[in-house]
Amino acid sequence: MKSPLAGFKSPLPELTEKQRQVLDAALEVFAEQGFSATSTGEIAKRAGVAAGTVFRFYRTKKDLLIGVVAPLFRRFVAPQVVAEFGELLEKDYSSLDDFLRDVFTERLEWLKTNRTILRVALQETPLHPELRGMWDEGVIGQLRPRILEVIEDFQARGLIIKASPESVARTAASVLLGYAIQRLFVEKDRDWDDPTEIEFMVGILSRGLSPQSTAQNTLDGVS
Amino acid sequence: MKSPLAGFKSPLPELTEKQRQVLDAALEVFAEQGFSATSTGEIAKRAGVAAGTVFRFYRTKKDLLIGVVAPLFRRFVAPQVVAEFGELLEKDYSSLDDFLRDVFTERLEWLKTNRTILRVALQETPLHPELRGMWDEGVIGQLRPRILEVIEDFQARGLIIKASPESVARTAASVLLGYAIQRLFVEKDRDWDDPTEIEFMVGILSRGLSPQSTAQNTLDGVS
Amino acid sequence: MKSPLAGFKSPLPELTEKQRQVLDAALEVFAEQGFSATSTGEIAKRAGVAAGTVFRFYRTKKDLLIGVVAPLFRRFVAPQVVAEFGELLEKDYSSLDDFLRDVFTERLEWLKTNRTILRVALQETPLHPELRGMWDEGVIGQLRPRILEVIEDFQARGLIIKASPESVARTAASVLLGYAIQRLFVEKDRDWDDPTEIEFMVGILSRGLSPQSTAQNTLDGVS
Amino acid sequence: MKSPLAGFKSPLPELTEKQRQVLDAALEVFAEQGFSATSTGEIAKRAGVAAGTVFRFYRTKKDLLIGVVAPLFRRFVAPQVVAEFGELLEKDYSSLDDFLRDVFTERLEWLKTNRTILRVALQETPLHPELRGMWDEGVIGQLRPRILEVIEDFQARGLIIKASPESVARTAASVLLGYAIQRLFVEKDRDWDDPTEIEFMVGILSRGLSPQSTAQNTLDGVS
DNA sequence: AATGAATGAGCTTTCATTCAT
DNA sequence: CATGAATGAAAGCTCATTCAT
Repeated sequence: MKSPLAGFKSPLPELTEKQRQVLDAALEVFAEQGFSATSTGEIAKRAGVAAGTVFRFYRTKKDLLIGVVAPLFRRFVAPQVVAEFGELLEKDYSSLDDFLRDVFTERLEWLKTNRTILRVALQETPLHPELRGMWDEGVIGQLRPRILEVIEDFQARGLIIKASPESVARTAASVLLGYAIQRLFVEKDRDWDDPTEIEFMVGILSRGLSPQSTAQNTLDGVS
Repeated sequence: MKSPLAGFKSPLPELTEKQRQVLDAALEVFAEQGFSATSTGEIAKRAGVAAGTVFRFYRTKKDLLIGVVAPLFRRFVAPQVVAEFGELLEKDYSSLDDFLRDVFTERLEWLKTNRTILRVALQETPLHPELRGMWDEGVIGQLRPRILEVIEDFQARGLIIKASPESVARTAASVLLGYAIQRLFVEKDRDWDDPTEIEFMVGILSRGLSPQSTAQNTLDGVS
Repeated sequence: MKSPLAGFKSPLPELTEKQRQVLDAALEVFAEQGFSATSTGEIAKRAGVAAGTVFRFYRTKKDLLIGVVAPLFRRFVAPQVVAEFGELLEKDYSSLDDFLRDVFTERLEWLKTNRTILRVALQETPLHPELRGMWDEGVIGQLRPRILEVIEDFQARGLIIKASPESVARTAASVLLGYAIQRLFVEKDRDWDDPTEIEFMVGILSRGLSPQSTAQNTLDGVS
Repeated sequence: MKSPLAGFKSPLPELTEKQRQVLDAALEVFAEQGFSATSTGEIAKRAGVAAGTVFRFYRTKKDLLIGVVAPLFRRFVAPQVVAEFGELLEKDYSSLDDFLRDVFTERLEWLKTNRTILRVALQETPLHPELRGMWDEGVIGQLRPRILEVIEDFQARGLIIKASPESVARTAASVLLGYAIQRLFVEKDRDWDDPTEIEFMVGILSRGLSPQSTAQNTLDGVS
């Protein structure tokens, strides 16, 4: 059996007009109702094609799920994303604050853009081992090493406390994702002030991760 | 129509032996395959009862979902949980550190205990408005006010920066939940060192939220 | 297999209190929803007994149908009914009018009394061969000969035209039943004037069946 | 909700081959076993189609019942039927005899042709309010007024006694239907002599309804 | 006798998938 | 290529019937 990820990094295949429609419709309905509760008939209807047409492009319903979710990972490790990270690294940030602010701002935009695919991916991954593979190869395999590298670099430069880089990464990611999920899914209709919230999160993390602050706190405790 | 939460705070109904079996089997399979992809037939088989028996207790499959998820919320706002929070409040913590450590340690245990129901609840809530109501009444309605109260109390005592209590709560919750999800679902087989991780998270948050640290950081920025 | 009629002419069996309740409930629901669309569970509920109790008295649902319908035929050929007919015969009516008026009046009362059972019997007979047998033995076998006898007697006395007694019987029965069905089932809420309607029907039939009238009509045709 | 009759007078919809087969099979089995006791599976089998195919044409089993019964009413008030009645009226019958003979002869043919649908309609109407509506609109609403008109015309011309036109109509209809039911359903295998039976029924009714005959009878009674 | 929990066959209906057009 | 009619397996659910209590 082919890995579900085989070729997902390859340039986007030429999608016909109808294929696009089917994919968009599928994404939409999967997000609303979940993969399993969605009928291919409804996808066809929303896509404005015949029931049989869906199966020209995607041999099974599950193929459709993969076809829908794969772009998330394609874009996640796409050249420009990697490039962005590279830039951030090269910018040679002297302050954690600035670095986190830039990363969070930019990643939040990315999450907004990909919110629907993200939703489907998050919802369906626990239920479909095929999708697990995408995270493994796409995110864990490609992005994680870079992120850890950055963290270790910051640590080497004395800008971040010497803790497990993984825990650092997870904590920062949790803070951003926690905000993003509430902001985009749970209470999407509220009037959010992204810059302020980002500033708050960045503040917490930069102070929390800063070594000086640790010393300060320690001193505080002693005095 | 009755609210799906109607009466969910009432004492646990007397469950017959068979009813328990059905509920347990349902919880298990829902967690594995998701609600929609689970057949009542499989639930029956795993529960060791006849197909029709399932419907004696739960008139529809959806009732079964509610029956499975409701205990999470029942327990979440159960007397002892509320009491615990009350105790924490009354302990009159003089340090944020100690407070967070106690809360995180204890909540992590709770999440471990309820991991399966939690998983189903998290997975199915976006797809079933009925479940949304449970969060609203159980968590949003009962627990949130208490948490905000605690935060405001800490703020009044000068132990926490003066930021939106909601953002504070969300950030702390995100950090813990982020860890819990990775720990319990994503990489559950890894060898986790909870105390160390908790210490790390508590450190980040307590420094990040502490007002002194803020001053320090500000000075740093100036110098 | 026992004939469904076996023993139906025997004196009414001793019915326990609960058995009565079950029978009454069954009759009621069969009339409303039809035999096949009725669940034994609903019968039990309406009868105020447990589901299993129904089957103490009637081994199968079909037995219940027979138990419900049989009384119609038991009563139809019951001693007093036969006696009534006997009386009518002995009264030695000299006019067809009087005879029909008495019969129709009395039979209409009977139909009113037995309307619910009648309804079930009419509705279910075409669908259950077992019930056909009841008509055969009860009505066709016992009542029909008597009725034909009466008609032949009237013919012998020159009070009725010499036509097939069966056609005479059918026509008279149709007229009464047609009225009864409209009156009791189709438009049961209308304000009916039974005596007037009976008078009308009797008028039509007695003139239509009278030999003089035939002569008259014939003469009319000639003149 | 749409009236079950909405559009039933419109030209017969184009039925596909398979749709015809399903409808025919359904009619057949409904007539034999009744709607409720019939399984869609059996309909499919008799129609020679797959179980699912039935539901392509008729979304629910009940839709199938309506689809089966509706043609009765469509034909009942179809142009040619109304036209026939119109013709009968215009023929300007001078004798009740001739009129009734024509009507009965022709209506009996109609009943023979539609016997199966008629059976289903008669059997199921008491159990399904939707069907009641068909009688109301189709028969009660369209045909009844015409019939009463005809009777009143005959009364105005002195050919029928002055009684309630409705009772007259009901009595005549009962006589014909009583014969038809016995002839077509109860004892359908007997060797029937329709012309003779019609002559008998027409005789009874025309004498019974004729005003002269009334006078005659009254005189008889007096003398 | 009476109960009602339990059964499992059978029902109506949906839906992924195929294929002749 | 695209269609949509047709399929039939499988789903959720009902219900007549049994039987331990």
